[in-house]
Amino acid sequence: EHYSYASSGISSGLPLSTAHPALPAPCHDLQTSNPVISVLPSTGHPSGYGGTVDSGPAGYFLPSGGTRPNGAPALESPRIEITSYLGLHHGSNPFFHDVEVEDTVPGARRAPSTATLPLPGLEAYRDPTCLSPASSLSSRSCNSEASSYESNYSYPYASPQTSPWQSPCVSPKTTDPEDGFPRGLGACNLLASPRHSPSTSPRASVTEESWLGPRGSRPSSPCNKRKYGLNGRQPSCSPHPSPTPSPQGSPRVSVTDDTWLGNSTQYTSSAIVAAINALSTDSSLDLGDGVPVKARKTTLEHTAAMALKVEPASEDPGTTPPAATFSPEEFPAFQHIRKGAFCDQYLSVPQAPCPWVKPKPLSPASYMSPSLPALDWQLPPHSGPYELRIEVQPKSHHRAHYETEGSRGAVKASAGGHPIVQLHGYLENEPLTLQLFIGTADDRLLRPHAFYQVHRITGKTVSTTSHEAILSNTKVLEILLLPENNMRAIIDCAGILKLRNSDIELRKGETDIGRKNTRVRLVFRVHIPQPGGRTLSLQVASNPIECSQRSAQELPLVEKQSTDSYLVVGGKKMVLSGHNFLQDSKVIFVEKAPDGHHVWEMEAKTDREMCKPNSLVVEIPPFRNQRITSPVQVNFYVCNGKRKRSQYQHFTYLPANAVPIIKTEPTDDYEPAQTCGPMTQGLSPLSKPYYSQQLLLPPDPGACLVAGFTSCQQRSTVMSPPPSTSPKLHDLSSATYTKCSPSTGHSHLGLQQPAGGAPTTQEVPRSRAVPSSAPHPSSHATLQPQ
DNA sequence: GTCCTGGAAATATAT
DNA sequence: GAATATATTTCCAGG
Repeated sequence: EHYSYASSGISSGLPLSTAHPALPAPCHDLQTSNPVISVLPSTGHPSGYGGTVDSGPAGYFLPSGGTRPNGAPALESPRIEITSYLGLHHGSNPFFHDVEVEDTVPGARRAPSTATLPLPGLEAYRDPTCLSPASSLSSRSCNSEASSYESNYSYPYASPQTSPWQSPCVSPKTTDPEDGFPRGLGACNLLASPRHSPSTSPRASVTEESWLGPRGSRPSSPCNKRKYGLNGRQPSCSPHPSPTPSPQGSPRVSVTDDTWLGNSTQYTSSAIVAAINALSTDSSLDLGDGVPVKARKTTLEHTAAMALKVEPASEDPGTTPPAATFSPEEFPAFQHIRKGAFCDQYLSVPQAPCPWVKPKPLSPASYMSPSLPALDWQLPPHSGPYELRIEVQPKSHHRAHYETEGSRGAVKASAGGHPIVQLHGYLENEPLTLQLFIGTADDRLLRPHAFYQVHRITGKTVSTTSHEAILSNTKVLEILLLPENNMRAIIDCAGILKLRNSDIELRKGETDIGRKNTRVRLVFRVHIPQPGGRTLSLQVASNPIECSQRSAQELPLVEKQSTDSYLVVGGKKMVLSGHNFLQDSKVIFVEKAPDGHHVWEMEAKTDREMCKPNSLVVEIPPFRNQRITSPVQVNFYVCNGKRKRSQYQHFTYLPANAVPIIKTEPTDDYEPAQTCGPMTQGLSPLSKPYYSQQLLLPPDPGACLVAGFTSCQQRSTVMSPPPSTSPKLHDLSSATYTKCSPSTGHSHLGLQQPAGGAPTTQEVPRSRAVPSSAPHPSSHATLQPQ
């Protein structure tokens, strides 16, 4: 119900969970675990996955009729290459160049052999821990997250959507370490293979890079890292293995078919579930449409990678330690196999007393039960007496670092110092865990950002200790909120890591594109235990942060606007605060129809003399329709030239004779209006943590409508990209908007929905109107969601 | 020696 | 398909 709007936007024939990425499960109550999925038999029932979890993806992964020996449904897509590969390895040939051959033997399957394959020369493999001499430990860890984070080091707790992972039956952890070890090795070998499809993958195979000579100094893709480990620049056997698993699955090390085959008999069902979960979590239904061609061609890798998820997921949630750090030094027994992220992932979590196995002293993690909401769930910033608030917002710019770079430090606050987060209303003496992850900053529902990960910063300059964990593909930083500190934390331990677009876009199920998708938000969560064993989860997201060096230097950015609304007659001066304003900067007001088309555009007059790099004075232009009877929300942006435009800002035109008093929804949901009347509330995403607070999902499931409203609000206020230009981002269609509008009946709708919305009326007032057909960089349309 | 940073070259992708 | 414009990723140098 929370996401009812989505169904209309995608396909009436598909289940909600399939239709919308933000809907991990059909429906959920934050206070209750999802029984539907968690009760699925570990062996897995195709019908169960398809019908209960996600019929779309399920169908994709579960060919009809296909089953494995254990009764589990067969997964076909990825298997082919693996087989041959396995055979090669089985013959104790560890070198990657063999991979080139695997394609020639597509039908073979020798799964079982995988588990007992001898460990080949690990050095021959690209060591994910040796990404670059400059890579920090944390960065390196992300190198191959594909599976790493989903592996043994993942947190056991999961959202309803991941509940299947909890099934004890599918948990590899249940196996004896001795048993799991060899399997892990096999998987490692296979997984270590950077690519199994030389013919289709844009990335060079190991052979190419490692054995045929070094490539150019600037490999485009994923492959380049491997070269370090193989060309001598960096030892393949890193003495400093990544301390933390990488959250993002890197196609380069994704599990191969071999892997799958090798473990299929044991993990089939869980793998399927994991795959399904991955899809549902990731975002949109990926059946081919809307996915970049390049993403499809490596489908195999992705599918396999998802299978890998099973490993971690299968761990017993009740016994798995929350820690995500795995240090070979601390676990010498497995050091020798630490040649690739997957190795770690396939190893059974040792029973030995490892630091990361020990429960936290304060055990705030104890609240992280399987029923905790998934990271892409929209949660309210406050509920009852509690409120999670960002006291100090981060700077609008923070250049993220790549894995090949060293850390670029922690995110800072605009006024110096660092962001500060505080939980208000909590009077208990028990500390809580504050979770932090990097979320999206586009106009869709907040969700973990696929191209960025939080990066843990440590050192003498960091006062706040933190801990890394991996949750469903997302690295999460955990920080303690201590009563003695008034449940307040200085976030000086969080940096931002950029994952290569080529890596992420190739992940199966990933529908977002990385290009120009460089804005993120810091998302904070806290889980407050409630009487009766329930848990209250709150979440708040920061203002958007531009993470691209180039964008930060060139793109104009509006952080604040002195006015959020004004009468249709216009004429009032509005001061914009931000960055990269030029005297030649233009401010364009735009009204968009529900379908995203521009109904009206007008360039506002700017005061060049008053223009400063950080401020711009603009005169609000008169609205096209002077006779509106209800507020109309439009957008405006600052333009420094072709393709150098700021994000859309919200602005509301009020009826000429209107009294600027309009009922607003839960005003306490937003920060006090900074400028104008009530209308301003929640209308300026950049000046206020609007997005982070848009969806109110109080423990009481009754607030579903609010969610629907919010989503509509977002969409109605932002131009939707043409389907042809941005298939990935187009899932938020006008249809969706239309559908939700009537269902919400929210007073805000009036503000969001352009009056008349119909593009037919072209009543252009005195000022010169920019033709709707005016050249708009298609690229811009593509980036709308940003 | 490592971490941070700013800058920019090299490379990739889009127009 | 070439040329050009833009965006991304890697590398370098200095504090």
